[in-house]
Amino acid sequence: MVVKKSVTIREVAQEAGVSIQTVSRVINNRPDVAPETRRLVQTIIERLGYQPNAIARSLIRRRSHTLGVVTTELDHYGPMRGLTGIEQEANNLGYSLILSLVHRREPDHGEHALNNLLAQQVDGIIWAVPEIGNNHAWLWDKLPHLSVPVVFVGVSPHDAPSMVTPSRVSGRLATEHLLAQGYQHIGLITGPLSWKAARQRQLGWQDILSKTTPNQTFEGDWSAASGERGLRQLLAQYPEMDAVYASNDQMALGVLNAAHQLGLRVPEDLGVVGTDNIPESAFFWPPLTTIRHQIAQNSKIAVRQLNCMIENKQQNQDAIQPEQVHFEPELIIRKSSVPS
Amino acid sequence: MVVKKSVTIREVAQEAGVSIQTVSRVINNRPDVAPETRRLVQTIIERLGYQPNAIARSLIRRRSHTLGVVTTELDHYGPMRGLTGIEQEANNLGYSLILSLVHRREPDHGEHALNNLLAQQVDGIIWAVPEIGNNHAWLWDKLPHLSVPVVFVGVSPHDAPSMVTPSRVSGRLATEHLLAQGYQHIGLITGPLSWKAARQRQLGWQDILSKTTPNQTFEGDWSAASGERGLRQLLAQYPEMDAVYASNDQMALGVLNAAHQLGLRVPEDLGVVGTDNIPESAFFWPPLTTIRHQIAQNSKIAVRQLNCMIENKQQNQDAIQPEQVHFEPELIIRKSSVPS
DNA sequence: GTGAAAGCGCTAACAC
DNA sequence: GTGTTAGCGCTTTCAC
Repeated sequence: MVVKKSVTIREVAQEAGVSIQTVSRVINNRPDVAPETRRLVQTIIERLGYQPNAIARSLIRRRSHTLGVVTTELDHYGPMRGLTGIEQEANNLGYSLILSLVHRREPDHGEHALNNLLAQQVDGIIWAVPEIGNNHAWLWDKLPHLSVPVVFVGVSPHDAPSMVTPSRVSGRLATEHLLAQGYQHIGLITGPLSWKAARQRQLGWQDILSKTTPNQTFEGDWSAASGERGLRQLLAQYPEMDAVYASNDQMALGVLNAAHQLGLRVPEDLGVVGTDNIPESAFFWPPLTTIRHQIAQNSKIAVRQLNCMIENKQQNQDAIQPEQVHFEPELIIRKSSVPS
Repeated sequence: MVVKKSVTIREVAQEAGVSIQTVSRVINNRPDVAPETRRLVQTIIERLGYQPNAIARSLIRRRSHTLGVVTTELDHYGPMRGLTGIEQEANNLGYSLILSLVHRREPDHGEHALNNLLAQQVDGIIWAVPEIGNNHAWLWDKLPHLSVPVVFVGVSPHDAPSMVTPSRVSGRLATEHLLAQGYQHIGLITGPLSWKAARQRQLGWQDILSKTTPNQTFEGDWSAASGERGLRQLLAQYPEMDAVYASNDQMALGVLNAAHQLGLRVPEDLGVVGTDNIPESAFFWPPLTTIRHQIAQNSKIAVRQLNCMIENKQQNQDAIQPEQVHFEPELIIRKSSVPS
């Protein structure tokens, strides 16, 4: 394979017998070019397969038309849907996406990722890293000094725009629903309690139940395997339990699986509600009642918001007031929580 | 919010009372700087929060340390795992990732994506778009003229490096296994037959069964809903069927669901094998026998390969011979295909 | 309408 | 060791 040099504006100009600027005007669709000249230049561009170097452009224009996205493990449904939504909307608005996945294992990878994005001169950043332990403390300090706008998804910053579906409300919805269906002893399988979202769902569950005791709760790790363990342990420590609310659909699946193994009928002997509404959940056996969070939608709106902030900044207008948008979670009722 | 100007190397130099060059040497860890000077400069850098502009660097170095990734809908398990693997390895090797998702709806979005990545001066491209219909024809034409190396994942180009797990082998594995378990009439639920992977799995299934007829096949769309429809229709048109091989785990889930509705016992009345080994499949009821494709692993190797090609090209060495690496799919046996 | 000159932020090549 | 000069590929004044 021969190493190809890519064509530059200079070569096009030379070939066309015009100046570099004229070519520049053509590729930027400026009006002040004679029609013939324009056509000539376009032909040459076509022939040489010339493409303007976006990097050189960014350098001089101070605008890269690039957004940074920071999120986590895509095998969680939320981040995956979020990324999909972000990509779509970014693409619509003409942005490229630079992707950083920060993994829970590596502690200050987030800071790394941020610096990297800044170095790449992104025009803005979508931050969608789940709040775990104190993993955002550094960011709240740094945020006011950043040179580019940031919009958060599923994270509640102190003073920055964010799109959030409040998990606490989800917890309430699920629990209310189970009570309404006649279940009386509602166990909870949480995500890792270091995750803020997991704690919020727990709070929502507590909000509805007048009093709760520790033996009604099992701390899972989002995996189906932990859901399975969770049901077994909850049944042992809280025998009167007749329903379970799981903090995600995978764990709910583990519960269904364990229930089958134990010969418990769902929903007759045990009501089950999950969270996330992964597409598979409608086909579990029985189909799973769950909570939808519309994350792709949130994320699209986040990108639009970010775009506004970028445009405003470009025109040196006053910055937009940080806005925290809350989305309503939605209960999706299926068989697993409806005893005929 | 004040619009912040980002700090440039010039300001650092001025502040430190040295030349721009010296600062450049410091940030690039060049040896030929006096220790004190270095320390001084580093202090200033720290204080001003200076970060080198990666864009300016790329421009002059002709190296962006950026890879382009083109893939599809992340709600398919394969692309999602692939992207995860790519991100990890790219990160390891010090690359940023520019992500493009091409959706089936928009026909020549792929070409768009490619041009965009080239404009962004990526150092190389990982191409992981499923082959659907003739959607790659244009690319095979264009490929030899590209200025950057491309490695394919799950795609078989005519003459370029690629990492593939041959779907035909998967089809064989699944079918052989079902026969070995004593099933005799094996139906097939395919993905959309415009997808090459779907056709390959079908071919593998045909390889094992000496003769097959159209009524043994149902063309699904990868969704669980289509798996459900598939089982119902297959039972109608092929009543003696006692096992189903589904081209992905979601459709297999739909089959399990339909089987429950119809009062068919799995695996006693009906054997079921899926494909992909999504994490949930181990917790379906019954747990699903399936085929693992190790896509994250393939993708990492693809990135390493791409990195080699980039390094080689940088040093003007001869290009590496295009290598097509094949990975063995692996049968994961669970309850759904093992009648006691 | 078109071109010449300057410069975005940085590095490479060469002086000293 | 350090500074000077040139220039990556492009856009932006400002002449003509």
